[in-house]
Amino acid sequence: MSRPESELAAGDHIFLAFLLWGPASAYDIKKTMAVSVSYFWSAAHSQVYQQANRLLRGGFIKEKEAPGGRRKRILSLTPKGRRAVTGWLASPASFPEFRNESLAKVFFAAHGDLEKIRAMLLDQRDHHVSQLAEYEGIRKLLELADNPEVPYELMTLRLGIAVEQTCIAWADEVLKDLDRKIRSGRDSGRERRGGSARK
Amino acid sequence: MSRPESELAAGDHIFLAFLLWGPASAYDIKKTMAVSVSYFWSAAHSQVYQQANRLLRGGFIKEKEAPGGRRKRILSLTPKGRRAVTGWLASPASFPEFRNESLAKVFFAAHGDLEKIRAMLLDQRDHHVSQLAEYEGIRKLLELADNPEVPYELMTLRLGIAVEQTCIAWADEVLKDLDRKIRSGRDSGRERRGGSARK
DNA sequence: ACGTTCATGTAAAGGGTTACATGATTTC
DNA sequence: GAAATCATGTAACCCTTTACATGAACGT
Repeated sequence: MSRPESELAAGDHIFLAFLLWGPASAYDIKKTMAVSVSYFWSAAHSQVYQQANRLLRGGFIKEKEAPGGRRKRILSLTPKGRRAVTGWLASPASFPEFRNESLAKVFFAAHGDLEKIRAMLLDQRDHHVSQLAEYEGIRKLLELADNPEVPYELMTLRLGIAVEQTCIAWADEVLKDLDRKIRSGRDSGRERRGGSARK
Repeated sequence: MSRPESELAAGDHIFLAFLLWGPASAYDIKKTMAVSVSYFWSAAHSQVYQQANRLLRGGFIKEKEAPGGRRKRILSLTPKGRRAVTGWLASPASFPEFRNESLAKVFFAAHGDLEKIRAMLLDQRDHHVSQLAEYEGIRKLLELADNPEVPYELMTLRLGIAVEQTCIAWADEVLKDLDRKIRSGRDSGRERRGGSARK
């Protein structure tokens, strides 16, 4: 799980970090997140507004109404906010947690319908393929950009891509295994109930 | 994010699924989770008790006091609970989300102290190495067991292992890159501030 | 002009974590 | 028999998600 904790959650620090790039509205941040860090962080659109309020209350950011008909609050870092980001960047990180519901279903597959599990996995595989394509697209864009941060962004992207590839390869392997089991199960008549003793 | 939703969260379904193996106390489930699905699911110890209460209220499980001095509530599936697990196993899964704070720090590394980032990454690498060792240990145990579920458990474990390996390889690569940057930064005097225009 | 997307939020509910507590077993 | 750890919980807090809303800009 987590370990450090200054007083702000990781998501809030990331929110603040985006303001290192310059002032932006909550909506801007949400949009930027979606195309830049989606492979390792995400937030519901409603959340960025709540984060903005929280961080405003805490004095980490300040706001300024933007001119124009459209109501738009431009957020920027206060000195306190900037210190918070810097401190965060210099401290250890919590360890990643993997939450993977599909793995849980495979784990308990002996108690379920293998064909359904197979369908679910195929769905997951499709998702990983499209994620991979998206990340490759981001990579193309990044490689064209000229900016001192790009090398770091590419580094993180490399992991995103590698993980997707790992997941796809894994899914293919498991899919093959499942097919074999399904076929052999069909050959030998209806499947057996698998409720043997454990532990 | 998520998609299905029967009315129970994924974690609750997983809780129920463990009861497919037979009656157990909340504590048993927590312990079992730690040595079997920790690489794709985890829960604070306090949570399993809350889940137990929730599922009890919902009629998915029933409890029975165990004999003996120690108070111990043995939980087991009700027909409704069993239906819930079965339905869950037969439905699509939500897509995995990766939450990785350390990647965020690398992403914004241009605004931080590279040596600190490097230290953080080393820490993360260590963690992945020890996770990997743990999973290999679980694999050894599983390979000795004789149980129709083992093949499925091994399948999921394979992904856990592959992901850790991917993370370690990635960390090594990035560590090398960072070292190079740190060294070249030192050679050419103090580092430059990286605040160039973006977008 | 009208529908759609953009942009902006609020409210409620809930899962999950941290912190707090405590009796029973085991260990030395 | 004291200490450690096992086993079992409760309470509070809060991040996060879902659902609900709404006005402005834009395309056609």
